[in-house]
Amino acid sequence: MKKRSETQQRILDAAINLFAIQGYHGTSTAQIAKAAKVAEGTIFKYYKTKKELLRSVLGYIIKELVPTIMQLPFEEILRDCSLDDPKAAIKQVLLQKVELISKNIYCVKIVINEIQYHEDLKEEYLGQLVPGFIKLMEEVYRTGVSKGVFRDINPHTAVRCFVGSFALTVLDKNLLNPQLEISREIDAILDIYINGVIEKRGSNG
Amino acid sequence: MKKRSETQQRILDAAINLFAIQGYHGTSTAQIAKAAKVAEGTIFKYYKTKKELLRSVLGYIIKELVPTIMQLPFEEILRDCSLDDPKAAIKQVLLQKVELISKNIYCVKIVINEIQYHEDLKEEYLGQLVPGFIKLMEEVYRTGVSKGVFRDINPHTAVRCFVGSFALTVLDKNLLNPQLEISREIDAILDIYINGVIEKRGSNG
Amino acid sequence: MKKRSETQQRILDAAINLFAIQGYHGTSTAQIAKAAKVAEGTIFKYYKTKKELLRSVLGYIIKELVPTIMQLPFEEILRDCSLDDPKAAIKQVLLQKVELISKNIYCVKIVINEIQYHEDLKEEYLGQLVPGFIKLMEEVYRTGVSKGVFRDINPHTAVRCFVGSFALTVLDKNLLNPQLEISREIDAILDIYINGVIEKRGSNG
Amino acid sequence: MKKRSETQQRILDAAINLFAIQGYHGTSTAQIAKAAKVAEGTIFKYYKTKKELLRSVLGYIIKELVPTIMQLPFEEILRDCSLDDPKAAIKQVLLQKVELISKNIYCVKIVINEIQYHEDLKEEYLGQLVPGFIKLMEEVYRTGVSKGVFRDINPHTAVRCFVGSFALTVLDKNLLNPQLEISREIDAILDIYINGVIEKRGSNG
DNA sequence: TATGAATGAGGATTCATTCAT
DNA sequence: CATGAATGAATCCTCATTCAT
Repeated sequence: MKKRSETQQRILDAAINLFAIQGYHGTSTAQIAKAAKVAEGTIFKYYKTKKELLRSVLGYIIKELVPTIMQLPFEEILRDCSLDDPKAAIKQVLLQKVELISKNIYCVKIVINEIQYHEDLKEEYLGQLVPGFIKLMEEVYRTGVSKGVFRDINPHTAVRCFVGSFALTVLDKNLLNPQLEISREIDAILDIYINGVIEKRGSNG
Repeated sequence: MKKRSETQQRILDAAINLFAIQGYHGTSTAQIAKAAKVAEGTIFKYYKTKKELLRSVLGYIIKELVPTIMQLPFEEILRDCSLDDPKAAIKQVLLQKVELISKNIYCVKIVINEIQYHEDLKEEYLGQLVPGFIKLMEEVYRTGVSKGVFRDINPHTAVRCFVGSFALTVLDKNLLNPQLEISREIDAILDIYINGVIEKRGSNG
Repeated sequence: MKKRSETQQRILDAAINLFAIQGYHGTSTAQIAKAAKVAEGTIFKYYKTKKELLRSVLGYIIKELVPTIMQLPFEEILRDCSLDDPKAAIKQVLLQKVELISKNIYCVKIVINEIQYHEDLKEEYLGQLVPGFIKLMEEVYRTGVSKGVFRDINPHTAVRCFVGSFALTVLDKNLLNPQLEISREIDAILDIYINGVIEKRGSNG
Repeated sequence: MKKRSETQQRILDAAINLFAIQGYHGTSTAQIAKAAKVAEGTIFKYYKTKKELLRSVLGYIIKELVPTIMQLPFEEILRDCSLDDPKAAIKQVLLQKVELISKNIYCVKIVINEIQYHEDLKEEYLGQLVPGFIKLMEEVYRTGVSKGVFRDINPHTAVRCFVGSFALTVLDKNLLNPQLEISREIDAILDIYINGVIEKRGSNG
């Protein structure tokens, strides 16, 4: 675990900011150097090529951020799923994730926008992570099913369904409607996800 | 209504393919020329600058494609919402949309990936379309509510929730799991959206 | 003497206007075509290359204009030089020349500006004309000397001296001070040229 | 007062030479790079565009050269104008100017040839200089008049008359007849300017 | 004869990368 | 270690010229 020098970190931060706003191809190394307050040559002392700088940015994000976002306290949820109302626990987790994503929205943008143009990086950095995350979520759902809490729906579909709702909510807040009150929104999408939108005469809460 | 010459259409098609795969900045005009089987100079006879070519690509997509995707037969849905089970009608609409999106997945990629780096194009091309689409969907939901079919949830949230599930499903099929049977998936996400995932003793649709 | 078609003449006129204002290198054949209201290809039916068009422009100017400017009625001046005061005759000639130059100031600009960058054209078109003109003028001066009217100064110097004063006067009027009253100016420069600027006690006015 | 690096100076010199010989539009940045023995990209490190290089060339010429040419020791002439024969002093000044112009004939060509195609540069660089120079010369003449040395002729005309003769003499030597002995020519044109060409019985200077 | 779509060589400009200091 | 001047390949774009109609 080689330490990043302060200079190196400045370069990385500058690259993240600029890649997020202008895209990788739309950002010149000169701009990065200026933003990082180093000479152009200095960048290439640490990163042999611009592409390797992107690689490092993605590696940095994916090694330090994605695990934090994805793996947090799922064990605890699994435990809490035994409760009649698992919503409170799940909400807590989601709120943490929203905060993490919002704080690192630039990193999220980079991963989403750049990884698709770089097959090599896609394999290198997302090869296991995404499938792993999906597996984990499916496992959570399966547990809920086996405990009689969730209906017996294809876990892949069920998970994707919720992740879609959640992801679009986060994007909505971060890109279009910053005034959204995320806590209330999470309550709502959990409610919809769990109970559905149909009006029923009688049961439910 | 000026007709596009065959040459111009070839250039447009080549640009769409390459922009989708490599991104705007990652694609050179030389590549486009080669793919379109024209001389590089020919591109600039029709499009003064590369940026204007992007503008035209987006204009082409958004004027010819997005309305088709977004406006289809919502009136019919509104009518059919009076039925106890509106699922069949909605499913039909969604299937059409999936097909349209799948056929034009390149165009969708371009809109999503490029428009964020070009503030001018964002305003020019998406200014009314997206808000208009959202308004329309919310209206559909509101109608469902007023007819006593849907629960009284904030329409913006309710719509976003479903659109998120649907969008991620389409991405899943188009980018990760092409073997997904979309008809079955739509049944499933509609079921979840309408009835929720919770296991209930007694009723269920 | 092949006749120029009306189309050809329009091209020539457009080229003269544009070359004068923007220079040869600063003018594109597309601009010329547009100004002449012909298709781009049409230009090349008449002139194999753009350079040949310049050649034709210069040829047109020099064959039709320069002789008119330079050769007019020098014989008459030679005759009139026998008069005690040759100023009236000379002034008449100069006024005609000023008018010719003013009317064709664009042509004059082209000759001055372009011929220096094209050694071949310089030889082709100015090879004999300018020396011939100088010879002629010197002859006029020499005649004046032999008749005892002019002082015995090197004719080359004497001629150049007057041509310089005259030329700068024409430029002054055409480029900087259009309000100059040319008739009065010619009187003045002839007076200076003939009598000098020095204040003398006694003779002359 | 930022110093020009040696590289920058080489670029400037190369540009001056080539612009003078081939004109601005007739010179490619590749040619300039080759002549300056730098890479083409280097030019654009110092000058953002080719046009800005021209601007710098003109600025360099006009700030460093034109004042030297125009302002030299007019005060002394004004003083010496009190002499009966101011010719010696004036001649000295003119000789200096001829030398300056001859040494920098390329710069003079550029100013004359390029400034007419660039309205912005015209205003920027010649706005005050030329009118200022003219004013100054007229003042000199006026002084001569008030001292009873020169005849009372419109100073603008009188000055332009001499400048025309002088300028054409310099052009003659530099462009057509390099063998001209400039000292003798200046004597001659001063003589003509002061005394006129007419043959008089009696006096003469 | 006249057109104007198409060409492609050449021009201006950018930018990742190198290297002497 | 850090710099920033210098590089030159690659890019966007222009324009004289050709040719099928």
